[in-house]
Amino acid sequence: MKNMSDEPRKFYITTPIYYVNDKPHIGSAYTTIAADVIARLHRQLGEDVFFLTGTAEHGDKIAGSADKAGKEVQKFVDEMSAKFSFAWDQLGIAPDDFIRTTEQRHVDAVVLFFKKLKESGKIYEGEYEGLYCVAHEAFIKESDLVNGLCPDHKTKPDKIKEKNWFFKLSDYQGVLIEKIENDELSIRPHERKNEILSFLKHGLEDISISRQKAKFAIPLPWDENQRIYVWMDELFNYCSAIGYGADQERFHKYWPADAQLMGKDIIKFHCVIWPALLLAIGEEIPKKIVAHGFFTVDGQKMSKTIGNVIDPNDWVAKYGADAVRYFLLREVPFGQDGDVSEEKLKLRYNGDLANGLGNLFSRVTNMIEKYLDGDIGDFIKSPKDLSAASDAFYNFDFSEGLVLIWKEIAWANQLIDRSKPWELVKTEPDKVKELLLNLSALLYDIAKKLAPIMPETAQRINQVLESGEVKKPEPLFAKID
RNA sequence: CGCGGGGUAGAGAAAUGGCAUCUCGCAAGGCUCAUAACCUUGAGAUUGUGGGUUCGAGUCCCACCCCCGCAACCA
Repeated sequence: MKNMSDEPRKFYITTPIYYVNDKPHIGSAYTTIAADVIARLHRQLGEDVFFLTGTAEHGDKIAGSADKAGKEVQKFVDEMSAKFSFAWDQLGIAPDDFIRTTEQRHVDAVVLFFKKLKESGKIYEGEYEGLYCVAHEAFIKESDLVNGLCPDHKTKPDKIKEKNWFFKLSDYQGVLIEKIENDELSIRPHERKNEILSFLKHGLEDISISRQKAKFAIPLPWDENQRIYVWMDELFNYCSAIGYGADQERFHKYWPADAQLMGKDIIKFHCVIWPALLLAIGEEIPKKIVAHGFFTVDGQKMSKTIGNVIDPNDWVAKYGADAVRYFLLREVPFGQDGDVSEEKLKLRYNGDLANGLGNLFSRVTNMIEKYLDGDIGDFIKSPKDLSAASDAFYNFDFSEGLVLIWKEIAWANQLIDRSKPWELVKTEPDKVKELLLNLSALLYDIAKKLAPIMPETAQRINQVLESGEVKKPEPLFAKID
């Protein structure tokens, strides 16, 4: 019954590429975990999934940081990028590719992208005028000035004019509004769609896409005095990674992206500038942009100056990857802002994971070992239908799906207490067997539904239940004080 | 009048205009298969403020107060 139309559906999902000026923190981990979960879910559904993440490595800030660290730029970005892939690996995140903007394959694709842009007639040479703070080595906004001086350096900025290349973003207002309104470009959650639409309706200004003063960036192919503005370079990673220009067959197999995940701070770049650039070079626009909220830590904004930035590696080392994945997706409804802390992680870990899922698994496997000699035979149908949980995950409603699964864990605990198998085993062992077979089937189903979020835990549950001779294992989650 | 989101027990969340629900925490009781785990019951909310519509408002309308993002060359 196989024919061409039976080929699995492709599913291309991306995270932003992270700026290597900083170490991975809990926010970038959140985006990447969510993308990994969606990728695993779609793989479970038999789709041909491509999951991309990576690092953004160009920019003066990077060059400056490398300088400060006394390192050669390329060596510096190599080290920083490795920190990201290490952190993701520790979190059980398994991308299909990890793109770095300093890789030749990316640089080549960006150069081609800019040549196409130039051919499109949508770019022109213009002048950018602004206030330049020499100490900052950057333009600063007039609204940031205090008494006409740079607030950080107390110096008067120079008013300078710089020749730049501009992109006619303003040409795309109408078409973008149309495509977003009819969900050809779907923006989630709904509030973000409204935000972008109202932004678009206020009108668009052209944007400069090159820089004269930039040091560590890709040179503009037709003007050696200018370098490509890093945002333009970075956005194109989504195309360069899947072979734009180098392997067109592969590129067209995966493009357009089915879902692009990110924090709410960068949706304007992705919902406005990015699709406009793609339209200019005649490529399709992404199907869906999904924005999530921001974390506060103990009610405070996460910041380096406050010193409350959470390194995901610390949490993983103490609680394990699955617990961190569970916590972040369970604690805050996806899309909204939320507060996290180790205190809250510990509550979820001990309450939901150790006392909830872990303890249920212990009591069930222990009774199977004791009362059934470890024999559960073939799996029967689960007494509960958990498809609503998978549906919720599919729609990025991670916390809701997890709530549904944990409702069934509570139901199972109640059922055991009401049935009193420890008494029943003396009089009606058949009923105990029926009870335990049902509970095994439920746990097996829970493991399956949970696998995208907690792959390691799901595997541990499966190993025990599929072993043929069930024995009570080590706790899934040892309590932590 | 810049744009958007939000304000519901101590904390966090949920509620097609129809008995305000759930989780954590707190209090009391029960159980012994289980990780001092699990189960039952209880206390705890004039749903930010003031008005309006309605038989009936957390929900719809108006005004106000407060919190959080964004405001494009900062990733």
